[in-house]
Amino acid sequence: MQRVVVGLSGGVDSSVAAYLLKQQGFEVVALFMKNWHDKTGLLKAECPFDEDVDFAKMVARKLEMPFHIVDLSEQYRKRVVDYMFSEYQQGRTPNPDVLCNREIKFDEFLKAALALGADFVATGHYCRKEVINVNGDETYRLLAGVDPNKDQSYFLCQLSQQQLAKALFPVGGLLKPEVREIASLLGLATAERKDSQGICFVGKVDLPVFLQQKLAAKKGSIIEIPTSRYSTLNAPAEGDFKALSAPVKYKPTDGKIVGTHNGAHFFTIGQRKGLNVGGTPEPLFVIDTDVESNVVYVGQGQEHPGLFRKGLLVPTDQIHWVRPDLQLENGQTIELLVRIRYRQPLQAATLIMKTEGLYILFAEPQRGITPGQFAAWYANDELIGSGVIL
RNA sequence: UGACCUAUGGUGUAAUGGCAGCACAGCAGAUUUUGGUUCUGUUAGUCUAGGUUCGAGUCCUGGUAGGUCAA
Repeated sequence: MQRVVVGLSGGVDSSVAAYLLKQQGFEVVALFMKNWHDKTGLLKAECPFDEDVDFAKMVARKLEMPFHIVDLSEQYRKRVVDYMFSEYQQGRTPNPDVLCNREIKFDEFLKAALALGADFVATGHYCRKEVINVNGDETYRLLAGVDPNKDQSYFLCQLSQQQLAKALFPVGGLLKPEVREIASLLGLATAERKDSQGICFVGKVDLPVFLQQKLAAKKGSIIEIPTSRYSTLNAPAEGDFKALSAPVKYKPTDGKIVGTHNGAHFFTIGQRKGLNVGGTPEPLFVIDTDVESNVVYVGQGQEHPGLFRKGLLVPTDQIHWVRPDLQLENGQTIELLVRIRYRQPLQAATLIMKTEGLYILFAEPQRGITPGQFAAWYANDELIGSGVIL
């Protein structure tokens, strides 16, 4: 009998995942990972961590499976939280949960599971895995979850073939309401628990407060860039994919000061709330931040041209292929589907591979292309690769 | 110094002498396993002292503050 270690989180998805694995005839071991203790910046005062363990324990008992706890706080801090601070410090906007999957759940946790004699690890992610044969090699496909509303393949966009080989996603073929129904039919304590939100393991935090543990607040200018700055004259030509993919750089003289902020690294492109600047007919959105000069650039209105870009670049060393066998060679071009944030509908795009990196040119201009975030490219519902946006 | 103009939530603005409204910001909730977005709800105001009037944000007088022009 094959042994599966399931990451029981105390939520409904992993609970049902554990149950389904048992149904499929696996020997299932529950392993709860404790990755965070700190409550700094936490929005809800109640301590969610202890509660999660309790729910996980209850589920393990109900499903009659051995229950273990592993503490990966140290690793989580080093490999996820430190990365977060470092990215924000450099003015980028990281995605800690993508890192959490690559570095913790499918690395540190996977190791812990293997130490327990696991053949596979399973999670409650809404995505699917498929095995195909490519030139005699077993090759794993990472597919979107069947529930279009919950598909979480994006968060797994940095997984490798080696990691995928050991992974199982039992709920990927189900809809969320079906998962809840199974849980409730089984009488699992987690059936009605609210879906988790915020940074995985950390929770919903007030980000500026959280970041101020490491990043100092310092006052700077908020500068509004008028629409008139964007003339059709200096717009890049349609075929100039390099220019279309380059971030626009603003200077303080391009606009006028409309307010002050507490640190440019606390803001991200596309952000509306928190600027504390009112009195404009339409809302202001962040269109760029400069942590060097500590300036936040904003534009007025949903349709401000500074909010939209036609393309982006993933530098060569940041390109990851979930399917290395489909890797593009220098000079190659392909039409695929791309998303630049969780739950974004897939966007038609052209991928162009060059020595400096992978250019992604969208059919439609994209709102809020943000350095530090991950772009993930798909062929239909299969995630092919991903990388950090420059 | 003289003349003129203006003063309404935190900000920008509405209101024939008749229930002070809108937008933005803020706050709260919903949505969301990143940041962000979006949706819903909500707090908060007539510069000051008098006067006219049944009734004043609105009309009159003084004060205060700001602005424009003149010198």
